[in-house]
Amino acid sequence: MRRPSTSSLAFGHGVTIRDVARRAGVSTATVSRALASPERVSEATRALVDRAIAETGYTPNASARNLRVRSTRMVLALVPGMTNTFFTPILNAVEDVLSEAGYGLIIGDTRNSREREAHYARLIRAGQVDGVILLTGHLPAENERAGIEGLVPTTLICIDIPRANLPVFHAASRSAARRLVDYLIARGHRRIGHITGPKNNLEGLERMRGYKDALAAIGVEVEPTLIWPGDFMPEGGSAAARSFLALADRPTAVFAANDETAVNFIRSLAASGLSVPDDVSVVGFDDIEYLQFFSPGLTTMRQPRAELGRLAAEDLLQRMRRDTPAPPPVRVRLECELIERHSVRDIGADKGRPRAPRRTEPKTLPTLPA
Amino acid sequence: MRRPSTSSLAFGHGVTIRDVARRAGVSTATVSRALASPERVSEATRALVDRAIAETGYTPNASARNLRVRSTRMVLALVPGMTNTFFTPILNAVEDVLSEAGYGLIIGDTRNSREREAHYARLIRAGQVDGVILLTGHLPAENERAGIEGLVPTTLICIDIPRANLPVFHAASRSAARRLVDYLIARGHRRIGHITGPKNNLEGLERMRGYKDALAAIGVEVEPTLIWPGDFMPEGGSAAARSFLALADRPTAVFAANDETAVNFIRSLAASGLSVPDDVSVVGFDDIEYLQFFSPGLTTMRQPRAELGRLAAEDLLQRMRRDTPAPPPVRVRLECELIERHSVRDIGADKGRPRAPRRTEPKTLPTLPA
DNA sequence: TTATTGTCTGTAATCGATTACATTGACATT
DNA sequence: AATGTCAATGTAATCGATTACAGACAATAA
Repeated sequence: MRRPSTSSLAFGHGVTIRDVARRAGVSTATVSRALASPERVSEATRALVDRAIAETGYTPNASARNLRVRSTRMVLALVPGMTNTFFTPILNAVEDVLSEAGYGLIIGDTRNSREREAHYARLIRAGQVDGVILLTGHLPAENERAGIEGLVPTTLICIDIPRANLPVFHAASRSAARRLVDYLIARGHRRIGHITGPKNNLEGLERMRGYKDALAAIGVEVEPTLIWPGDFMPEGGSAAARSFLALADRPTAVFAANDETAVNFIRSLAASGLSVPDDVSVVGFDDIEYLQFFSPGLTTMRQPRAELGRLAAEDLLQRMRRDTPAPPPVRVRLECELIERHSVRDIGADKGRPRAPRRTEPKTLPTLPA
Repeated sequence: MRRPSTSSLAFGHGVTIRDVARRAGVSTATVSRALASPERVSEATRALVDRAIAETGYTPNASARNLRVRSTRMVLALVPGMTNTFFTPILNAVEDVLSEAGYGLIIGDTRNSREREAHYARLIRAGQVDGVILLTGHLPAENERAGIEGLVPTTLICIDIPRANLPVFHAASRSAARRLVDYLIARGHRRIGHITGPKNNLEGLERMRGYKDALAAIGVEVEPTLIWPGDFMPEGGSAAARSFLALADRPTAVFAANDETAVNFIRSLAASGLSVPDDVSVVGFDDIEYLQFFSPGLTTMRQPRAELGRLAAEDLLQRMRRDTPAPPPVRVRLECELIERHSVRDIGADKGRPRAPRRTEPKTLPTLPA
């Protein structure tokens, strides 16, 4: 079949390297070289080619190029859900670094659906991306079987995955959780509850360890009835609130494994007439963005999310290079910052008995950005 | 060059259709057919091929396939920023529809950067996607020159673009804004301010028209000093608050072109000791998610975002079909829903002068008259 | 002069799939 | 027996780029 004349086509559409070559009176090899390494082409020829490209509006076909060079200059980031803005600063940082290096970022929102995960796994196996960044807490379903390691460079951010020998960039969850609970203890709390993360989530487990560390340090026994299973989602907070309310001897403070959970815990309590921090103190983890709209201001641990994203992306770039052997997987662990707001009450030395209602913190809106 | 043995490679990696064909003792054409249209292959052969595929972990190379069939089954959605959760429900709906039809969605976050836009424009021109969904309010820089129409099916959601003859799915912004301002008028407000959207944003302009319509209907002159330029971003709200505070004769109510602006307007006022709705009434537009954490509850217009996303995606699927000619661009305009919360005060018939007895507890939610 | 070097360019193989067309053989029809 | 039909499969062209290799030519060295 003869190639159709390009004259009837939209500018820049359907134009191939052969059309440009013909127009410039050179071979396709020369056109390709003029684009990829201009210094290897004489100045006169380059001008000819440039003109032909400008006249035709030629853009190289990506599929053809990808096929030939066996690389797409694309990275896939798998996130469990974009409804949660927790991931946005990470992804922005990742995108900054990658695009600087000429890579594109595909955000794959799995929404915790196996089906969608399988879709993205296929994308990976089909060679559509040169690298993968996981923020999901587990390997995509289809790759679990096949073993993702060695397939394509893969990096974990803000989440460790058991058994996977992959580079990971995350927060020092255990020590941060420890500091957070220490903070509660310093304000007189002894009976402290905990809403956990998802069962298999290592970061959540580390946060629970930090919680136990802090209690152990002051010789307080861990009470299983004060540990409520959560899932990093709002629902976990409501469920925990029900457990909390059912308790005869309630804790004076609660450490939620993340902010989303903490916020919904507080809202559920509010619906039952309990207020924070007057009736219970609550701390969260992550310092997500929309907390600024939430009242009372939640005391929490800020993860250096942008920094983690940046470092992980830079590391991934190293691993995607084909001219150098990939370095062994690194494990980067950054410290968190305690953000003190108004969700914790200082109950002094009376070992956790709620006092007569007294306001220790002004319930004003948190400070505005300049 | 001889093809290297696959034995040393990771399972499923580097396996081509030829490897499968060889193993199954058939031709590559048969393998391809067994995958694409199993009914065209005998049962025995199909079993052979299936087994070879299972044993090798073969996944067809996407670049090769895309090159041959001139299609990628990918759609690009361009958004100005994922920090704003406004887009999330739209994108989720779009993704639902597309993935159901076997298409993938690439979310391109331009963050209002020309450079990033150019990057995505190149993606389009390079044939990396079969369709485009724009939520950015303007065409990507590089396509502006080249003329995006006809290049690849493109659909607009929640935003009309001047001069572009493209299908658009958006809210009935003008009539919705009209109803919103009518709502203020019904509660006694006559002197009403407006924070606009970005200058070139048609939806913003429509909202301003609706605002003017409502004022005209009651014979109130539009006062230019009560119209403050905004940008749909939080900054616009703070700036408007400064203008508002500088005013000698302040309006009793303000209509912000979107919620992000409204929220920051309210926060800025709060920082100066003014409270909503006691000192000013405020309404927004969009009903974004995190409003649920904001106090006071913002009265606003809910756009049917998921519905718009769904319809747009379904329309785009039609346009991407190659077996049927593309229908002419449609313009779908859906009604909005007034969400009544607690940011508007009924000031009765006294034509907009603040009442003397003022609420002293700013935290309490005001009760609205039915 | 001849050999050598280096620059520029073209020819053709290649990447891994899909698919138009050709071939084969089994079976039915005449 | 001759012919036609149909299902199943194979052969080879094709998609649009990149790049190994080779050739042409000019400049330089011997």
